[in-house]
Amino acid sequence: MRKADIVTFFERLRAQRPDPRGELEHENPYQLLVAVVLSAQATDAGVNKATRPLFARVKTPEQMLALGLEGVTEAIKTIGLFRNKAKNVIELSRLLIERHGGAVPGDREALEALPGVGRKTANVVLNIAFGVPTIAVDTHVFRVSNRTGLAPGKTVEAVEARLEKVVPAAFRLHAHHWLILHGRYVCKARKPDCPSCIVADLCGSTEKTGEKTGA
DNA sequence: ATCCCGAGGG
DNA sequence: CCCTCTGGAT
Repeated sequence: MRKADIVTFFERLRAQRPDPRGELEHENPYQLLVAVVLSAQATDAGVNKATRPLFARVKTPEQMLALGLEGVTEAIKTIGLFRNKAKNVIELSRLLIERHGGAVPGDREALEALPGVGRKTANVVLNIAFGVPTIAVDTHVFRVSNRTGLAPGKTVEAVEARLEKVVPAAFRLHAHHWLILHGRYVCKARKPDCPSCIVADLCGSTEKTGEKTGA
């Protein structure tokens, strides 16, 4: 995608959502971290359904440890990969207390040293909780970046590096949310809603007999 | 490359 | 039924 089109692309998404936010419910950075860990290969709606009652009681790592592995497992049983995630949440909580006084660290190295936290999760926490202009590449961002031609790449690492290059600084802080929300509601994996897409004229898959119409 | 793994949509 | 969902660890 050309530079001028990239600017137009984000200007339109910004006009549509001036202050985009993630949809994972949380009251503090710790709950955010847990919610993002739980969101791996799961929908936000599904995560929220489980964390709503959980977070009503648990707001700190100490309270999570008090609940215990059994309690956490039971609480998140409706989310995919729940056994691994429950273990990670308990161990991650223990490490936050041991290494960071119970607080969520604001640097990538410390975040990625926690179980269940990889580059994508660290980028989301850094962006939302600490205002760092990271662009986390999840399934939506990866798909939208490739399909539109905004930042093509075969791996999430390649796409993230490409986004860092092509996304103007003015859009970087919110680029992640604009892309993910666009991907979730319009540029969907199965049946992209191109007729209602406000950047369809800039999209690489629209003009070339792409995956839009299939024609 | 493979495993983990439930809910929702089509 | 199959695919997708804000991936990470082995």
